[in-house]
Amino acid sequence: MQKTGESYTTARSHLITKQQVTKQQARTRGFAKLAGMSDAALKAKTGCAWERWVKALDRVQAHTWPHRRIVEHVHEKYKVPDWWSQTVTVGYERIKGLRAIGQRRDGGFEATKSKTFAVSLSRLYRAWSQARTRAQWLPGVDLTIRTASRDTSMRITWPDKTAVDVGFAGRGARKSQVAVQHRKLTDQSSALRMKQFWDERLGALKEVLA
DNA sequence: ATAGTCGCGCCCCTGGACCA
DNA sequence: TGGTCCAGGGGCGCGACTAT
Repeated sequence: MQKTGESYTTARSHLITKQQVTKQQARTRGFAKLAGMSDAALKAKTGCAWERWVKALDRVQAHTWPHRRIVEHVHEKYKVPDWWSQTVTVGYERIKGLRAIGQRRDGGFEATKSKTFAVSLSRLYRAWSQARTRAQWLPGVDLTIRTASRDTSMRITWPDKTAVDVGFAGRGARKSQVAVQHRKLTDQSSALRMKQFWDERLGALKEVLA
């Protein structure tokens, strides 16, 4: 420590303050991590960071309320815009352990994965829609395509009766992106497993398209 | 910057309940 | 029996952030 001329007591008090701040920051960072949304972004859009939201919602025992009611409360009492009311509510539910990442309001889980490929949108779409091409990167899966909208989306029933929603989007003339949402999964571990599965399969698709 | 992640809102469809 | 209403669930796509 540099000699600054300040008294030991003053220096010590700074140290304590610093420790307290650090401790608080750590907790706040914990909240942000749990909620999946940074304090900075939240504060900029809602006026408060997680610490204050948790306090405010705990005060009215919002953790005993259904999701919808919390959203309405945040929206009406604090005049927070719709989307942000959802973000605050979902984050609060996660912080309170009422909901895990990937878990939906209905209790089911979902796994999401997306990837961008250096091919045209129609070529990417065909790699999914044509069974023969699909078998090259997604072999041995006896799936059912429920609905398909060319170059836009595809709804699939997986062999185990879970649901896979696929969205296609162009990213400029030579690039395209696919976004996979695997829904109706029963628990977090199967959600993690399918996330890993899709990561591998989309990797294989990239090889096929290369 | 760009890619990837996450989860909700809206709207439509379907099936069951109720009524004429 | 046929028509209508209603609730619940699924289809679809978007908005906004985080990660790289």
